[in-house]
Amino acid sequence: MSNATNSREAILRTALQLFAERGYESVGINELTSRAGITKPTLYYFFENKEGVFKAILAENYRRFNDLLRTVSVYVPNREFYYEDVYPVLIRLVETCFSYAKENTTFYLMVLALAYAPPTALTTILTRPYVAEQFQIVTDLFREISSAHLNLRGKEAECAHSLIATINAAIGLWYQDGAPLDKESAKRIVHQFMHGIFA
Amino acid sequence: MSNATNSREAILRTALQLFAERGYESVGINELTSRAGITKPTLYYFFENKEGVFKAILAENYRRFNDLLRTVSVYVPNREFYYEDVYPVLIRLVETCFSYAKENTTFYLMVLALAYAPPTALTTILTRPYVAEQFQIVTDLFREISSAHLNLRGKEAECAHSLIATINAAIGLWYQDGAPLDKESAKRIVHQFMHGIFA
DNA sequence: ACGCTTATATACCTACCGGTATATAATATA
DNA sequence: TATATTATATACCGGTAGGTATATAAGCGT
Repeated sequence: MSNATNSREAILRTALQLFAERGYESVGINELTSRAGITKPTLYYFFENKEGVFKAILAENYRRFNDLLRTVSVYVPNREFYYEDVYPVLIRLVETCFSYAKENTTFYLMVLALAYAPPTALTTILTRPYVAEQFQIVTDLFREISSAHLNLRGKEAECAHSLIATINAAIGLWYQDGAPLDKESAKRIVHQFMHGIFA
Repeated sequence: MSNATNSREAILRTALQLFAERGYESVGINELTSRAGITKPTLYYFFENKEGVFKAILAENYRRFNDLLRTVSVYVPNREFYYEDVYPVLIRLVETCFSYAKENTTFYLMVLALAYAPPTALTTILTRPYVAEQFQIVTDLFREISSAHLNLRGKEAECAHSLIATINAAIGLWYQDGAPLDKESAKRIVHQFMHGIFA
């Protein structure tokens, strides 16, 4: 009984790495356990099965991510400025995603893959609640915004989907060709987004 | 010997459907053949193996798509208008992608998944050349454009990546929440893209 | 020191996976 | 009508996938 949580975390870390690199289905339990430096029964001691490992990865990572998004998605209206009061929240939101992606590269690589994954794949189904939660957070934000900017009424969901898609596209470009993911680019994205929405 | 090409095409059609719905790895040869209404040896008569079926799907569909993109990616400079001469090509390009996605829903669903798929997954590696070709087509277009619009010099690849990502994001939104995919939205996307590039 | 719980290993099982050896039915060709 | 070619089916194989029965080692409370 060398070390309990170490094994569990070695499994999660290794599984995340492999799943993100090659996809859930391509990774076998045997490879997973041997790469994590443990044996199969150890994995089945901590998790119900392969699917359970995946679920745990989603739960732990998405929970942190979505909590973070919730805390930054607070809109403070300011009637003295036209729609300029919308910028701070959105920029903060985008930046939060950016820095989360940078700090959790492997997980976010998987997030991107899952965002466009086949609709009835097991992984997609398991991910759906977390994506829905995230969508909910951003939609709620736009609902707050639309109560001050009436021209957005009824477009909240559309805005949310579109903004999330734009953010993920930017992060995808960062992965693939090292496009910058800083405050500058966050501002540009929001600026462009606002231009598309309010114009 | 009922019908030769029918079997081959039944395999390709069924495989595309299943791969797009649940992903390459989740679909077994047994399911594929039985769903296509044939038996295994018939599949192995027409294709080398499962990977061969996937390759054939990519080859046939991407060839048509990329050929189409090549034919519409022709920039005709017009010095009398500032950057307005860029709009026609880009709008045509976006519209072409849109209508291709609509007419080949299943294939494009797979395209989206593959665009963000795990980097070292087999399917990703097999898809890479076609994606690269597509990127090349659009980059070449921006190279033509940049010879008239010097402020784009050196940004051709960036523009290509960004435009493709934007197009795919729009098509993804169409799949997920039925966002429109018409001439109107193509214009808006290009307008927004240009705003981001030239601003 | 003794047993209880926690954690890990060896060895194994079953089911299914991708793939094939072999036979044969249908058509085209001579 | 005989023969080659094209296309399809039955039955099977080796390997590996996910998963487990069983044993045991380490720490902990008493």
